[in-house]
Amino acid sequence: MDYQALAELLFPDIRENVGDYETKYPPRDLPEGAVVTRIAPSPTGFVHLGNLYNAIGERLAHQTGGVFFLRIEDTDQKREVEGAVEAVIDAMNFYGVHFDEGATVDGETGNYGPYRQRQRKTLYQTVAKSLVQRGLAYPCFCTEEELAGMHTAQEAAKDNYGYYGKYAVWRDRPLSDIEAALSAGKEWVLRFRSAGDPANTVTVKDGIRGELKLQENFTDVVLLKSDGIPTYHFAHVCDDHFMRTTHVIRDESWLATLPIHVQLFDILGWERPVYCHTATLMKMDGESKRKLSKRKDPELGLRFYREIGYPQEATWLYLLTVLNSNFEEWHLANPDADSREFTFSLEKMSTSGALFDLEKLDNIAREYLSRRTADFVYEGLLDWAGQFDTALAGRMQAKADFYKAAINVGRGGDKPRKDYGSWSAAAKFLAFYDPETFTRTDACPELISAEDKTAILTQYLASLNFADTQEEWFAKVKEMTDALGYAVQPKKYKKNPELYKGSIVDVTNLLRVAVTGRQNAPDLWEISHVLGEAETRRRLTEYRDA
RNA sequence: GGCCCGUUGGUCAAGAGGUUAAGACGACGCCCUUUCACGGCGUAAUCAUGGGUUCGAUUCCCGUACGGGUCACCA
Repeated sequence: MDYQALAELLFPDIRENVGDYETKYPPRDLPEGAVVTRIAPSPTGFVHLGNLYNAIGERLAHQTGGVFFLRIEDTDQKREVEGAVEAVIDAMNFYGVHFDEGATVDGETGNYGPYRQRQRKTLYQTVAKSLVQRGLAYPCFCTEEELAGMHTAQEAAKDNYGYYGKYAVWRDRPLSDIEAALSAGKEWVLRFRSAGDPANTVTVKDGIRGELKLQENFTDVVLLKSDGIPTYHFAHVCDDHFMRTTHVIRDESWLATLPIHVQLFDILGWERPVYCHTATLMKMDGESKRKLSKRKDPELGLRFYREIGYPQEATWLYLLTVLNSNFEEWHLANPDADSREFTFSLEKMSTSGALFDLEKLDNIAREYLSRRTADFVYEGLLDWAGQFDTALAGRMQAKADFYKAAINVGRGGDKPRKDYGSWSAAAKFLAFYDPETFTRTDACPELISAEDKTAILTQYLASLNFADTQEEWFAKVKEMTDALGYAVQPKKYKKNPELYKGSIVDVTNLLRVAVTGRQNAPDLWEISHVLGEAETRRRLTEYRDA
């Protein structure tokens, strides 16, 4: 077979050679140990947790003086959605992930582009042509039906699936057959001529998992689809070679095709990158675990967290605790440090599928928000509300000081309150402060009779003095409690309930319900001061007279 | 079905031949307390399984089971 002739027949327009690209994309001049990595999403419009998960590469790159870039894998035109690139960039930007190079909304930056795969067609075809010239790739004219028939035949014969051996019908066809098919206008794909043997094992060192022993690839996989665009396998190998990627961080589902990739790297004489296969994110479905699914699980999408309003850093804190087993310990020791100060390491990454734990995320987020200043929380909430609750945003802007004061209740000190972990929860929690959104949700404590209710509120209103200190204020409450026949100490009431009508718990809960509309709320005196005397009195009176 | 990866309490997990098998979330209990939170103290709960190797295996090897992934001109 004249491979040279075949190559010209297949790629008459390709004039470049692989060496041209080697000089065009020289090895990067970076410090020893620098990590060059990327995220390479396909523009389907759905930005998910896995994208953010793999964006951990950004830390690795920047920790080592390396490069982090964005490549768009748009080889599947059918699945492409408009605006998807913007969505990815926007989401990454939101989470503070910045790219040194790669695709941008309206173009790209960097010297190793183009960073959109469809624009790299000539490069792929040049490499493909070189493979044909070496007898390592050949055209296959099989139709979809023929391939499907092959699959069923293999199923029946209990053979391995795939295009190989006797099933590889175009593998060794004479040039004349190919010429005939070509001139008949038949569509073709370019297949790799694999020299692999299923009995062989390849060893690959995984950055996360250590040494992997895998079955060698023995199938003639498709390199170029009939439209001349490469498959993932071929594009990945060409791109990560010429973009001089040192670390390929991706989901473990790629483990199955890893043998193809290393085989291609080896045969092309290119140095293999360090593969890092991350564990799949799982969730509990009834009794069993399963992979988080795009269709069934909204929590897979990044938008979910943005809508609920988990602060970016809190989301990272959670992700980092899942990703790096020693992060949690570090964070406990350095509660106020930015998570970026943590040195991330591949070796500490989990290898088993991690269950996604929303409860823990929420806990981490509460802890995080409880340690922020009122100003920070105000700004974060306002920012979120601007997008998801414009009415709230309007009120917050009109009454900034009021909202900041409300947010500040229970903040500071060694035991800050952890009332909410997300902006949506904060919005809900804070609603009772603002007269415009104030509603009563809890009822008067059961032990308080109607006449006592009136008596307590009347006396409380009479004694109320906003100049009082917290101690003075509470002393008055106690005095009133005692005078009305309620136990000042809850313990005494518990011991001898028959001696009292109730305890101070009931009295203060009544006051709480009157002022906040609920039995559970932060410190009543602080709240009263946020509300101001007029509003506090108005609510007390309203409740008494209701 | 083939191939591959994985398996420590309910969840996330530390552990690297000899440990009372960390810690966190959750649960429960107690304490603190004007409610709810917070905080403090404590309790329950784990090495999938069978064989090896070894004086000794959670740790190393093999098998089994279970879970997951993957077998496209999708990535």
